[in-house]
Amino acid sequence: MPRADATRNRQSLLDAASAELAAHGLEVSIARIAARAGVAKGTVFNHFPTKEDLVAEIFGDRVAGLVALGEQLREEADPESALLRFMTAGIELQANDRSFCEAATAISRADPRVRAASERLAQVAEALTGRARDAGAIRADVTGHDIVLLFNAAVQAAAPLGDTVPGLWRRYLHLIFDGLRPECAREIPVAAPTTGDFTAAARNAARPVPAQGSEQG
Amino acid sequence: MPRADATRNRQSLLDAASAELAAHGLEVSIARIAARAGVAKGTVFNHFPTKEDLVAEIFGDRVAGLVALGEQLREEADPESALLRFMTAGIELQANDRSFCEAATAISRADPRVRAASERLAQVAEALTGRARDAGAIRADVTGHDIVLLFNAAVQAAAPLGDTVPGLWRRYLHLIFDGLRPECAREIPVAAPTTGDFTAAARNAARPVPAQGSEQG
DNA sequence: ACTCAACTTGACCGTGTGGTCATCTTCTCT
DNA sequence: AGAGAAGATGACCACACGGTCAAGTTGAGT
Repeated sequence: MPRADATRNRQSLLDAASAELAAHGLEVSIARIAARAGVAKGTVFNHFPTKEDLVAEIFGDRVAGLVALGEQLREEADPESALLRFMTAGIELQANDRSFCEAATAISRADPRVRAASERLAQVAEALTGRARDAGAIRADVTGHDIVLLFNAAVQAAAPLGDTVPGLWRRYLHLIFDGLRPECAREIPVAAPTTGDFTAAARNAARPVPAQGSEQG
Repeated sequence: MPRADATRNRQSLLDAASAELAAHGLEVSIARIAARAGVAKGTVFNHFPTKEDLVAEIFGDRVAGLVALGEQLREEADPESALLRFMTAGIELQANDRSFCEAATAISRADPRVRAASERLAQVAEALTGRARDAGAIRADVTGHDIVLLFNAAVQAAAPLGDTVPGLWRRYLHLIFDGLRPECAREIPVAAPTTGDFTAAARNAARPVPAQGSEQG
């Protein structure tokens, strides 16, 4: 059983880290997070062995929250609006958190908690997508993996403008969603990514500097 | 008139920086670039006052190249394929260059050369988009700014998988492009960004740490 | 109140960064 | 060939980072 101040500090740290990561992205310093939590830098490392570990904890929670929403939406009556709401939530999560996309690609792919959460996210996305597909709401050649990847698309389309136009990502979500409809589907030249691709990408992301020696040409 | 070795070194530096930025993104060190160019670190600062300046030079060139292609495509017979080729080129540029998106949002928005190039890019995008719109190839509510922003979208959708699926961005380009067609247009809840929004965003990007003091609340 | 383990602290370390500058080298002009 | 300026060089600086740890503080059980 941990001491009372220890649990309190741990929670403060998680809150502070969450806010700082959202505001400034992955590159926030541990010192900043500690300052915001009102503790010394050393305390951070008492609770989390490395910065990566702290980030993984927070990132895992975020993804888990999205998964929970997805599970709820599977019971929704209208598959199309369920999928749209799922995408909205996923994009909103990233739009309000500068660290999210970076974390998704860079760090924490190696962390088992994050890996597990990501897998569950893929599953629920696949379920929601399948339901929408069966209902004829979206085209046949779009998969759950596509949907998750398109979160990034809408967020990053709006990203260059920052907070200048607050809900701009909604514009691109709808634009992209219109492209998912069966009635305007044209042939796509590249197949959807598979689970194997994702695990391969995670393996590559795990090694810190990719292909360092093979580029001097 | 500069000395012969100076011009040679300058070119080596631009080449090296271009390659290193593409391979590793904005965070490559000056030391790495210098090493690749075969010069000492100090030489870099003889030619470019700051790292930001070096990046702006390269980034400006890239954008200018895209503008040049856009100008050519304005003469193209088919407005739809012209727009698609423009988007393909813009996305490919980013897909092959890790620094591109970062540079677009972060640094160099303050640099006058980059600002000028971006403005010309917006203009040619608007022209190509207008032509496609008039030809009925794309929906009426999509602007040139949308098109440029959607470059990011396709690139970033494919980004999490890295090089695992080489041409994956083509998949999302086509998916997004299908959403631009008039026949599947639904109402979009947010208006297109205006030029004013862009300049405001550039102003915000100019200050290095945004709103440092207003968040401790 | 006393004790002691659990916890916090902040000085400290190694490393890497962008940038500077006195010194030396090398190109170019006569 | 000689001179002088233009340019290359790498040791150096200040700083920021993630992470460590001996010493000090504090919560909890008695």
